[in-house]
Amino acid sequence: MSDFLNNYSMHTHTCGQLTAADAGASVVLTGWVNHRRDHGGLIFIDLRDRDGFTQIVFDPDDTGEHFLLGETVRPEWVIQIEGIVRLRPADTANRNLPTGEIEVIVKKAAVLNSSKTPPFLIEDGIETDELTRLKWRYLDIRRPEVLAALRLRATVTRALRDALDERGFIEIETPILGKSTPEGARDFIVPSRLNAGKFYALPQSPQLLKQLLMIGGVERYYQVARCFRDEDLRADRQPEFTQIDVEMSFVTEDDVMTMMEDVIAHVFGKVEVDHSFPLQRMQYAEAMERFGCDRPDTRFGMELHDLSNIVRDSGFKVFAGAIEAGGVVKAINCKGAGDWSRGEIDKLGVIAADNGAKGMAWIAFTSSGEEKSPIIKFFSDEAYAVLKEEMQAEPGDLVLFAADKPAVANAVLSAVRLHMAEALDIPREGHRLLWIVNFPLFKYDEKEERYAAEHHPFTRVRDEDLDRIEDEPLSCGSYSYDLVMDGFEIGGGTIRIHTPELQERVLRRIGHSDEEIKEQFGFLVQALGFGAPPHGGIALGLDRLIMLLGGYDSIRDVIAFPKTSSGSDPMSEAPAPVSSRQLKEANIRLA
RNA sequence: GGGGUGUUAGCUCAGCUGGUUAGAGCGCCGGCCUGUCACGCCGGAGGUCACGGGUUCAAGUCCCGCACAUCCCGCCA
Repeated sequence: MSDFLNNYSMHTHTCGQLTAADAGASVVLTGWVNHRRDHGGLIFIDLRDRDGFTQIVFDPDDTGEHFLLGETVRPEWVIQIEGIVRLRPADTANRNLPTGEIEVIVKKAAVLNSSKTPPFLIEDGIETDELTRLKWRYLDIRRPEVLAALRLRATVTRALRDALDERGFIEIETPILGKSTPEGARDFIVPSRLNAGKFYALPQSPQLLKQLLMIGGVERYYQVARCFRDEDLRADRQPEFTQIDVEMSFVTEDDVMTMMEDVIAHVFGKVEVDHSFPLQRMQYAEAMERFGCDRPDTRFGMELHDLSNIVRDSGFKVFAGAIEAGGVVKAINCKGAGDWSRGEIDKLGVIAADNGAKGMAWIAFTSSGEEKSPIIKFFSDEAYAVLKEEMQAEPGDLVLFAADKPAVANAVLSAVRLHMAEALDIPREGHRLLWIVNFPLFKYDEKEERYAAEHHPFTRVRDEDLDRIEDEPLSCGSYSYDLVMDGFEIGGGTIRIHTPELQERVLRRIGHSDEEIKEQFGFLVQALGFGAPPHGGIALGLDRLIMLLGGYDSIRDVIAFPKTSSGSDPMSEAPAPVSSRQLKEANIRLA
């Protein structure tokens, strides 16, 4: 049958193309048999390709000897048909289908390939377990909604490239085989056959290399960079993921944020998402105070209130004790939960426990005007009145308290806030982006009993805090900015250190000896000494961005071949053992 | 590393306080059907109840372990 086809395509049209205007045309279509409706004397098939569906009709009067093929084919068989486009009879048009006004009456048909019965239906809206879908991912991808996710990804990536190209950025590839560094996440390592006992590391990000590109005078760089981190997985974390990695020279943090907003605006235009620019910029400290986390979902309120001063002198020992120990008492007002049962409220304690707290106090203001709580009795009338005023509590509200170290209280209420927004079905339509700026430069790692970089150790300290690096590290701010969208961190960046002296000071402050600095970061420190320009940049988490734009629950939905939570691929069964010969060549002996 | 939830037919699930031959819908196979589009009607096949132990006269059901999946904490500069 292929004899009537040209060299470039086995069809004249796609399955999403034909309209009433094509009526009467002779066409050739290829695709997969989607649904087949056999009426005995008349067979309808929805033919599917990447572009859509077209109904083709096998009619013994018109189709002749090829009618037999219509009876033979089954779902997912690959066929090619030649036929005539015609308007469907009156009242049989399918308005749910772009091609629903027409059908193709089959004149000739050929089977290009048969198919086994697929393990799940190839159609949108299935509820098949993800493991099964991943095991047969190539069948899953045939489903229009899965392909649509990959298409969205391509559109967004294209738009990002276009926007950055237009602004003079140069796309440069950096190596996948690199050097392991002591800071940050666990590295994936690759043995070097040519260098027995030595290992490459896969990049967690091209951080140092893009800084070296700035020192190399590139000034504006970007890369669609695959990054690797050997850490435990989450719905929004995969062992390999993609960042839009950007770096610029001769810029302030304001320059980077403004440039990035232009780029994002361009992307949103391409995917028809509304958002106002410029974006809100919120201090890190304010985000922690009001939302308890550094990536707040600002599409709804339910903000945290610090009640420490109000409840400090109450008779409630849990509150007073927490404050005495240097902690805080904070609360959120969950409007609409005031009539929750005690059992329902108690279940929220699990969230508190998950985040390191011992429990969660509450006051329920029922819609009938009652005020139920195990703790009201501890407050003076005056303090209680002030508390109600601060929380603006009214009938129908549920006020939840966390009394603990600031970090724990924030973590608990931040998690509860998101949980309650979900449970109370609080509207969170659309998208909301904002910058969180001025992160602390350092944090204290209690487990390792040392200071560590909050962002990464190449972040520049704010000029006004330069003198406090050694003595008061926790009070040092940084030139840093995270891009937050709907409660997810979709990007983060900093202005970098561009002098060797400051870089050494910071590395020493987080506990590296001069020897380690020379060994691990020597090439960077040396390079900074050769006229490194002031520079900074940002990395966008492409997977998360697309997940949010497409409304998906997991980045697995926007990755063609994702890994399961144990880091394995159910289809190829990677990772897998290798032969003893491969091990020997790589100079690896298993324990 | 820790916690929650789940695992029964190809898929999605039901299966009660343990009790005869483990069910349903969809899919699949066969038959009928000339205007369907989740076509319809009739019939049929299809099960190591994830896996390994234990309790019991008797285990899909109870207990212990384990594997896998998923969500969360830790971790992820």
